[in-house]
Amino acid sequence: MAEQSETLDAVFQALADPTRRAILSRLGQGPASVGELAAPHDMALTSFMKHLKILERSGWIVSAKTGRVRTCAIVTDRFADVGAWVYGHRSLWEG
Amino acid sequence: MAEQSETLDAVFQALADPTRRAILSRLGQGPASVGELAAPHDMALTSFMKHLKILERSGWIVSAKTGRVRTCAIVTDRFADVGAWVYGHRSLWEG
DNA sequence: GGATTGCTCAGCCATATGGCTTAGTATGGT
DNA sequence: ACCATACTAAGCCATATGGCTGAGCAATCC
Repeated sequence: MAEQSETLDAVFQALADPTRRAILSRLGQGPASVGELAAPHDMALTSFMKHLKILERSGWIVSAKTGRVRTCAIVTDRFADVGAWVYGHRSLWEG
Repeated sequence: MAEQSETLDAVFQALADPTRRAILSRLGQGPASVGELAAPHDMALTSFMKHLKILERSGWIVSAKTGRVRTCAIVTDRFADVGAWVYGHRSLWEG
């Protein structure tokens, strides 16, 4: 945690799209290639790639290329960032 | 909770800006007028109002006008929405 | 009544987002 | 060698975002 405002902007921005939240849910079950991730989404691959770039830029995922396949994996730290922000306002929804 | 994708988009989108997160933190301490909320932010009032509109549209705040003063208050349900999303992926950051 | 306060409305501007297409590169299979 | 696969790169388009200015309007104060 201990994230700066700028980073938190990107972390939340990344979550503000259903495609990207779906990608994260999928990656929660384990790493996957770009093609595997894209398959369920009715969208041009280049459009889909932009979402992956946003997720990677914001630190939600990491990826590495092996041969011609790029494999993506989720970075769980970001959940802690979001959780920390919510927890920081716990007095509002507890008492 | 039990939010739809479209709503969740707006909930997260609203958090993707430091001004808006600051507003929510301030409102966490109790209701405030538009002027009180705007004071700490070095920004034209009309620009600031757009942030309030986004927060209201996304369900993070409610507001009502009495005389010429509009008073804003936070809606704590939204914290539950965010918390529910994070909690839905708890297996990733617990084990 | 007139001035001040506290918003509110309309619209301009630069940049970002989220989709698309078309074309290109590099790897792996036969 | 050739072809298919899996991305990748470049750029177009419509709309949204986040800032601004200038003008207005209703409520309160003196």
